[in-house]
Amino acid sequence: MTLPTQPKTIDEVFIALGERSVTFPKRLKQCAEFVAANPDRVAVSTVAELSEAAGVQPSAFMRFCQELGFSGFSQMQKLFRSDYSQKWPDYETRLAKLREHGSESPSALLAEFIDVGRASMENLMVSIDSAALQEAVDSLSKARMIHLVGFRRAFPVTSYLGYAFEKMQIPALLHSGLGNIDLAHTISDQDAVLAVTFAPYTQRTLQIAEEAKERGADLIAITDLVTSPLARLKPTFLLVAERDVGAFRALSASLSLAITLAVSVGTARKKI
Amino acid sequence: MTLPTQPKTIDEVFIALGERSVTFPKRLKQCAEFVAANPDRVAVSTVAELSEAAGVQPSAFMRFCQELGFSGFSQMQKLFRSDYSQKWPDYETRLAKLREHGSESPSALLAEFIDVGRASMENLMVSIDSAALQEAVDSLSKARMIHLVGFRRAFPVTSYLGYAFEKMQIPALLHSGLGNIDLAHTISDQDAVLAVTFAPYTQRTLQIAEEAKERGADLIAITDLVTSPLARLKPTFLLVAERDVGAFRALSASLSLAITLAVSVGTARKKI
DNA sequence: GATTGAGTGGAATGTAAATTCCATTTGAGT
DNA sequence: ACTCAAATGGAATTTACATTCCACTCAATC
Repeated sequence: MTLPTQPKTIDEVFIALGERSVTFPKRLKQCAEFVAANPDRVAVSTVAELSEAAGVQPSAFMRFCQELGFSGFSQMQKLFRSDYSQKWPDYETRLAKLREHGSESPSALLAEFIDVGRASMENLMVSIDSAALQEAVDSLSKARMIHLVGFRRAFPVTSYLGYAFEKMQIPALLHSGLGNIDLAHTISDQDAVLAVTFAPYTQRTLQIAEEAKERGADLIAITDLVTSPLARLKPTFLLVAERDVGAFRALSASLSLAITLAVSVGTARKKI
Repeated sequence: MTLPTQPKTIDEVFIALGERSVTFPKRLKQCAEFVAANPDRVAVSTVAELSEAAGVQPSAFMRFCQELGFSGFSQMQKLFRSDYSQKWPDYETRLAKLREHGSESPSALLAEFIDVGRASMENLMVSIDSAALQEAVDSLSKARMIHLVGFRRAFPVTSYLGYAFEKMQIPALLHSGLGNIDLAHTISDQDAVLAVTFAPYTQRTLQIAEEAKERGADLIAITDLVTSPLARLKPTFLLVAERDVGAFRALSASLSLAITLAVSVGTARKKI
């Protein structure tokens, strides 16, 4: 028998499967085929479940794992699980490690932010609630005035929306808090309020959102967690889970969502 | 205590989280926020791992699961695992499908922006001039005051930088053009000016950049083309080629670059 | 047709994890 | 400042799982 060295990546597993499965006896071949066809299930199932689904005994599955060079199923599952979490690596610790090793050149950091941004956008793509998005577009399209509310880290989002709406000649008011003048009293029941806030949530945004609800305006919320205080107000709810790098986030996903809203509203308005 | 009925879908879990987490005590709230932020991890981790990542004791995490109506962690994980397998038919294919079906719906447009954003970021990653980036960080680190200049579509970038520098207690001045008061006269030769502008270039940004040069301040430019008028001023030159969707761009790459600058300057300053 | 050894299934075992329980701490109300 | 209830942390217990072992089967070889 060849002495199988333990695979370090999923790809290595698949290569090994391709090469060796021809020489496997019947049951092991069954295992190989099943794993090849359902790699995702390996991460979340037990030996019992997998072996049953593959039509073999648990012990056969064990032998299969060992045949591939793993000490057992658990070790193999660990690999499949870590591959999954590569989609969402733990950036906090990764960044901490970068700091330790002192190799924190600006370009390395840029790579980090780009990576996080990409992951956030991919996640947004699969997790976005199309119905809610459409609802938001509808609300904003029929509103007499669009109020844009978002401070601190959310301000780039609202300010970009302010620019986009201005460019398309859509009436929108950017609440900036300038001069400590609160514009919440200008919200009417024919308006729509787009509130953007991320943890730690800005008090002022929440206040304005509440007032918007009281005044009977449509409320659309862009926020980062289902536990966001904005959720209590039952708004049209758009969730953007954006990962932090250290204390900051790239905002890529939030801005993509924002500009999508703006352009959609722009085209919707032209049709009317 | 209310007797919470056991959630049957992930969405129900999130709804419950949104409604109830406000009334949760500290530790349970931590759990709620962690799960809300990392739903994916729940499927592939143990109680011990999750509770550690959330910063609570395993037993607290158990109470959290029960509070949501599950008999324990295992039951909750089962739900997350079944959802996980459904999520796999995935980003690439979904994106492709959305694009085929014509860019009518908002989600199709979102796919478009995300794709463009990703391309821009990847492009930035390979095209970035590390030396120039390092030079920019050095300039900004030793500056007495950082002037942030960028209007219209570039304003989200500068305003985010303003936020980041404020948070890190680094002296930075956001030129907003507010009240038509020009702050260019406050630029001294010990300062650094970070000018951001994209075609069609804002006149005002160019003016301020020129004045900065005259006054002997360091000039760092973030712009989109080598033919940018800013290039004539021989600044530290950071190029971000961002692709448009229609008349708009997602700004993902520019913001990633900006936040990288901010964090790098933050760490560099701490070292001094 | 007997002999041997790889391949197999299922029961037995050990272990790592979830779960429960209880002593201690915290915080709100008097 | 004192009381009491709620929340918390950690140790004890139990469960559920991976893993191992061994008796049995079947096919190949002589």
